[in-house]
Amino acid sequence: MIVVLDVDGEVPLYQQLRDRIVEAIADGRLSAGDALPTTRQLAADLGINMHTVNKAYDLLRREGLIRLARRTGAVVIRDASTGPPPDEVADEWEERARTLLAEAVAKGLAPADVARRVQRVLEGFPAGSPIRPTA
Amino acid sequence: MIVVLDVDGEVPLYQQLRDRIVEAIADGRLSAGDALPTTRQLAADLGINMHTVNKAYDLLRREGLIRLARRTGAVVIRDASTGPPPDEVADEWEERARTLLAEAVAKGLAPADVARRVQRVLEGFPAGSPIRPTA
DNA sequence: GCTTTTGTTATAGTTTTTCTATAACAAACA
DNA sequence: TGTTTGTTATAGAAAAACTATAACAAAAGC
Repeated sequence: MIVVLDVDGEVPLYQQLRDRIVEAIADGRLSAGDALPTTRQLAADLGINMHTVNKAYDLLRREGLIRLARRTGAVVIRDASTGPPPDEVADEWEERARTLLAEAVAKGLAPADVARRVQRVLEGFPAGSPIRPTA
Repeated sequence: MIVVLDVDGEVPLYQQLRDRIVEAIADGRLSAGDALPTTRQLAADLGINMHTVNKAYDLLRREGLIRLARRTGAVVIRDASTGPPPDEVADEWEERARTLLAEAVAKGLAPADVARRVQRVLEGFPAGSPIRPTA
């Protein structure tokens, strides 16, 4: 998996890394059971510090997306096929989504256009097709 | 307009304030031409520093949502009825939306459920109803 | 004109966050 | 046994966040 970080961007490096991995899980490039590079390996590949990678992994762990094994490295434990999250998680997500959707509407994007764009992005995620092995 | 800020939250105060104002514009509580409190007044009301309010206003100004008049205070210049933004703005928004949508899918929310939730939020914005005065 | 209000800008200080650098330890594997 | 890895600790530098004061010019009301 190739990850590109914007060192000069406003978004913290660990947040960017977390976002890229989340996107990789969403679009199927990473599935439950897949292993991620070790923190030292990924840090070396990206040219950043080990603790920055560690912080990104820790975020993903607290979100319930990965598990940090001793020697195996990080392992994906939850993906689009793992089943729905608790209502609490979904509701908290919706609250954050509300702010982003409000921005689009406030800037003049018609709600129908917003919905169209959202739909198009969602169709890019393989979870949209119901044909998936249960394993 | 009543604004509540979470002082102990992880989101910066100026960002929270900016978000609440964007939401107020999106759901019609603020319209083009409406005046916002002066920075000093709002800072006093919220019990925060003037510069923190100033930073929020500056964000909104750079987003093209408000205008900062000398004595009139801040004025809303763009809302849901002002017309669509440039494609560039819409595309940049979609890129950020992609990350948030990926998170929902990665955590197991079915794309159909995500679309449903988005639809429901959008319907809460009055721009959804096409019957609006052109003024 | 004069006064007051307001946005703007500047300086400065504290706290928190971000990122890096080193190091040590225990668990896990070959 | 020896090596790798996650984990934890400490420490430092840089940037961000927030506050506090102050001064200035533009704009409005008097």
